[in-house]
Amino acid sequence: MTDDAVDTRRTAPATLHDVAREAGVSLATASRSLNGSTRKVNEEYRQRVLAAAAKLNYSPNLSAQAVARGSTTTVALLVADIADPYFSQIAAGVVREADRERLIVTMAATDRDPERELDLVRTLRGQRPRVMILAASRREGDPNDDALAAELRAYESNGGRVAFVSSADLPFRAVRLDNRAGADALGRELVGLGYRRFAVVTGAEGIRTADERLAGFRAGVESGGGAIERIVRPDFTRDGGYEGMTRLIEDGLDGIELVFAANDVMAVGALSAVRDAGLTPGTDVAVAGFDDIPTARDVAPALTTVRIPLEEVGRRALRLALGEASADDEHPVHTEVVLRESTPRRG
Amino acid sequence: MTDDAVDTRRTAPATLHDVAREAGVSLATASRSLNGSTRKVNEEYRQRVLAAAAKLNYSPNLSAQAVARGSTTTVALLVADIADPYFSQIAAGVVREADRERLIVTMAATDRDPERELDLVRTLRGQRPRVMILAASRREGDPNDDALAAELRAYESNGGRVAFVSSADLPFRAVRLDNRAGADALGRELVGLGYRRFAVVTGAEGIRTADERLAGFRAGVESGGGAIERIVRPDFTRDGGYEGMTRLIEDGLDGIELVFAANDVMAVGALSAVRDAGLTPGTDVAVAGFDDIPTARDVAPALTTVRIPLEEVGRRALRLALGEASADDEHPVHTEVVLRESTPRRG
DNA sequence: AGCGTTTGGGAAAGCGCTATCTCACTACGG
DNA sequence: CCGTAGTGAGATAGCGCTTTCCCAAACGCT
Repeated sequence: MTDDAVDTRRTAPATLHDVAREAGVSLATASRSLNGSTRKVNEEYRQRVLAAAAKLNYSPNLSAQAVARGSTTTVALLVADIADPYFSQIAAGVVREADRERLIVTMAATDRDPERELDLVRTLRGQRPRVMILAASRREGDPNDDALAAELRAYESNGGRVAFVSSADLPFRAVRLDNRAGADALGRELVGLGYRRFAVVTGAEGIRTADERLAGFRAGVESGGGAIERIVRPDFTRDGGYEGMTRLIEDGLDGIELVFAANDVMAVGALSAVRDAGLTPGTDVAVAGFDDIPTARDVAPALTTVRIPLEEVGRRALRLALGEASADDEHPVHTEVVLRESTPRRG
Repeated sequence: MTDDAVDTRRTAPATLHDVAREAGVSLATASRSLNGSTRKVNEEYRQRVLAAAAKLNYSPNLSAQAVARGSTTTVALLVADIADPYFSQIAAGVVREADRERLIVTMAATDRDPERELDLVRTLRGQRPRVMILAASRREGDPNDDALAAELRAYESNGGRVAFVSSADLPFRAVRLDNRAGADALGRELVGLGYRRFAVVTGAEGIRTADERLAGFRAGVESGGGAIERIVRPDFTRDGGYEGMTRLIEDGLDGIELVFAANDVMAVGALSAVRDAGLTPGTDVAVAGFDDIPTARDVAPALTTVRIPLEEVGRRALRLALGEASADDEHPVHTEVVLRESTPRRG
């Protein structure tokens, strides 16, 4: 009794065994009463067990259940950066859908480092999650890809299911975002508004999402007689967007009418850069983004962008991974151009 | 052999037993080689085990380890809404710090429903997490509080550790955000800029965070001869902010010079409402917020607010829960007024 | 009455690990 | 040359559950 804390004695949590004893039934009966077993159990016994469980504040040990059952109720989610609204909305969707299915979500962030991604997949595999959702952004021809694919294949052959959120990439299930078509449509609309001379602020070459959006945008604007005159490739973040736009302005805009940032987070940074350079976004230079994060409508001028239903994407990723995708879920996610004040019609 | 898939036979994951057999050593030796056991193991054996593990693509079953060891490497995190930048930044901090400690984070969202919060705590307790971090916002005098406290106390007496992110509330460890002092300081600064007549857009009465910020703000402005003339209480969200500000404008601003929104997400909505009403934020009516979410500096006019280092808050919450808090960590989190263009000096 | 069938509780064999205990073996001092 | 520590590998007893398997009791038939 060296423990002098008042009532904080470290007591072990009640086990099923305790409950069974308290209820005066066997371990088997207690187990059958508390989980949905196929076997019937006498209603009176069942009530006794339930009462005992409540009395002892019993909470089944999920790890023990997992070991005994050989399966878990866990979903593993990998994102690049939780604080980024793009990922946090996807995560919110995953969590919500998981909750509906009474699954528990474990989350990790790669910080955009492919090696960490591989590491995390390895670690998370130890949890034996029912499914793994990889939403972290992927790079073209990453040297880790083979190892990652091998790891995931091993995971799947053990009964796990993986789903990517991305464009076509590794040979796994994926919620496809039609970046190319979305950016193409945006390009066309902007040309329709009278813009012809464009610059693009995008991420490092090789980031698939960025590349596809650039390619789509180029196709879109060129189809209408527009042209991309300059491309800068800073970080794929808010500060990257700011920096990229600043670079464009410092080097002289030279008649560039509109800057397309490959995602909204960058576009928002770009908007601030325009303002900080003493120019008026929308008037002196138009700006467009991609994703339609919530902030897009609250910046001024409100940001023209391509809408992706991000939370729905997260939900769909989970359904897909669980194998509960409906026919609709198989199609690429619908994207939609949203024109706002950052790209006014050009006189 | 009804399975016609090429190589997708569902093989069970390699177990430690398999590894031991492959390496030609005992189970015990395999276990000792693969985890940092205190016991020494012959280097040659160790290498054999490592090789076998690699060959079999062995990944230790964390659930089994948890059962055998009687402890997990899991952190449970509860937030109100993952998509909200306030929470997603805190979550990012928790995840980052957890990663440093090689812990795994499981996350759930309460959607601001106290009953769900209680439910989730119960569910998560089944995981036997090392620590639980509750960052979901709390309400004054919630009828579920007793049950929640009981649940958490039970969890702690089983050796778990809980940490709240919030103001003083239930009797548990907490990372304190000094909402009152921050809002007070903001109020003073604004009075210093020449503002006297204020309105506040805040959440429903009883939300602790909202209440404290209101009280602090009132004290601050009144200390300088200012006054809060109106208070509206919509939802504690972006749309709530928009709606609240709209209501204020529709009812007639009546000389109100500045609207303080109890958090940035609301403030940003309020800003949009001002604009949509045909007024110019900053000029026609000033707006200030609280939190300093990343968006605050990118809206136009940039938002005056009170900075909370949210990611640091998340990190600190984890350290605190783990009992590794340094002396610094015990103090309330430092907040800091950030004046921006949404509250220009009043001539 | 006699005999299959259900029905449903309990004993016990695992699930994949860890950690304690056992014990053969080596090294060394007397 | 024996006795005594030390060393370190292997056997094994759990950890908290689930799920066979076994079996007594109750039931329905002929």
